[in-house]
Amino acid sequence: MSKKKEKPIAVSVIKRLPVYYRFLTTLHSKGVERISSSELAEKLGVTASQIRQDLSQFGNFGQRGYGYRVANLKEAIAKILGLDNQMDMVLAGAGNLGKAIINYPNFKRRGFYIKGIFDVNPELIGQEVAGLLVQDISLLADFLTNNRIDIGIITTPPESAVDVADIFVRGGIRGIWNFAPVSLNYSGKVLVENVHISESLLTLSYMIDEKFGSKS
Amino acid sequence: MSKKKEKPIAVSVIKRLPVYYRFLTTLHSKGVERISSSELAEKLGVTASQIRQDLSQFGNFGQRGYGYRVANLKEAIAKILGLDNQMDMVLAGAGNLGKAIINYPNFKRRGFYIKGIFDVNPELIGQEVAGLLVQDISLLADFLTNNRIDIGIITTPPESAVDVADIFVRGGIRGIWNFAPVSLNYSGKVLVENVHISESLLTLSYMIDEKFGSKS
DNA sequence: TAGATTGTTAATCGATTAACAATC
DNA sequence: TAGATTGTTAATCGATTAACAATC
Repeated sequence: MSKKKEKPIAVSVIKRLPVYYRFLTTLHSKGVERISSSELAEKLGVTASQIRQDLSQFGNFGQRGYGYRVANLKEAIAKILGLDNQMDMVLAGAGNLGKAIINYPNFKRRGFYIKGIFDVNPELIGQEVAGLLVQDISLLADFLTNNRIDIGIITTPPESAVDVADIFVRGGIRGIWNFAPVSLNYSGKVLVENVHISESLLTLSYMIDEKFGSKS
Repeated sequence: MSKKKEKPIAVSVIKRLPVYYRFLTTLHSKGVERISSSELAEKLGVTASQIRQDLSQFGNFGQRGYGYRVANLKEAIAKILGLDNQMDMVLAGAGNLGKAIINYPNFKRRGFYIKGIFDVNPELIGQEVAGLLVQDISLLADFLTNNRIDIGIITTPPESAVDVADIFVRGGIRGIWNFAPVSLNYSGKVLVENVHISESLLTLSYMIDEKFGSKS
C-alpha cells in the first residue's frame, strides 16, 4: 500500500529530513531526552521556523511549552523516510568508491541491503567484499530478473554508466543512486539521485576565490 | 587580487556551473562546435531560460541568432570557477573513500593538487597512494604550518572528523570538503562544503516509496 | 534580408522567515 | 498558574520561468 498522499511535500523539505535524523541519532546516543526547535536550529545552522515548518508537513511531533522528545522525533522521521522498510540494492563498479559505499556501516540498520556487486574487471570478479562475491557485469541483467531489486548503485567510470543504467531500468529497478559524472535522464520511469562528488569541489573552489580572493 | 565583486551571485547558480562545465567538456571532446541554450537545456533537463539567466550573471558568452561556441563557453566557465588557478589540498582519512577521491583523474587537469595524505591507521601510514606516502595524522598540524594549503578534505570516520577539522582551521586552511556525516560549523572563518553521501540515499528511498508505494 | 537565438526585464512561482495564537 | 514552545498563518524574500526586444 502506498502512503496517504495529502499534499506533495517539497523536495527541499525531504532533503533536510536526513540531516535532522542524523543529528537526532547523535543526540539520542548521548542520552539527550528533549530538544526545542531553536536548540536544534542553532546546532544545525538553520532557523527554528524552518524546522517547525518542515516537521509540521508530516504531523505534530512536539509538545507546546516543552519541545520534542528526541527518541520520538527520531523514530517519527525514520518512519517518514521509510527506514522501517527494507530496500534491496545492487552495486555496479567495485572500485574504491564502490567498496567505500558497500562498507558503509549503517545501511542494514536503516533497512538498506546490498544483494549483489558487479564489475567488469577480471581482477575484482570473484573477490569478496563485505561478505558478497563480486560478479561479472554480464550476469547483472539476469540477476535483476531473478531478484526484486529496488535501487541500483552506479560507481563505475563515466563511460559505462549509461549502459549500466539501461540494464538497471530494463531490469525493473525503481531508483538509481548515481555517482558517475554523467546526466541520466529517465524522466518518470525511474528515480535518479545523482551524487556528483567532484562538482561540489568546483563550487567550493569558486566560493574560496570569492571570499578570500584567488591566489594568482 | 580578488575578483571584481559586482553583485553577489546566488549559490544556486554557482552549483549549476559545474554541471554546465561537465557537459560542455563532453560536447567539446565529441567535436561539437556550437550549442543553443535550448539544446543544452534539453540535454540537462533544465529550462533554456535558466541557462541564459545563469550565464548572463557573468557576462555575454553567446551570439544572438547563433548560440554558444562550445569551446568558448567551456573556457569561460572554467575561468569563472577558477579552474585556471591552482588549489592545494590535503586529505585526512586514507580508507576506500579517501583513495577513491585521491585517484579522481581530473583533479590536476582542473588545478587541484593533493599535497599530503594523512591517517591514524598504522597499516596505512607509509603506504603509497597515487605517488604520495600516507603520513601519520599527528604530523598534519606541522605540515599545514610549513605548506600553504587551500583545501582540507575529510574522509575520516565521523568520530574524528571534528578534530581533523579543528586542525585544518588552526592550520589556516580556507575551505573544507567534508565527507564525514557530521555538521561542521565554522561560521565565517572557513568555508565548508558537505558531501553527505548517505543522506542522498535516504532522500531517494523516500521518493521511491512516494512514487511507487512502499513494499510493506 | 529573414530566421534564429541571445540577453534581460517583468511576472510567477515557491521556499523561507516572522509572528503569534494555541496550548502544554 | 506562568513560562515556554509548538503549530500554523501571513509576509517576505529569492529563484525560476515567460516573454520579447535586441541583434547576429
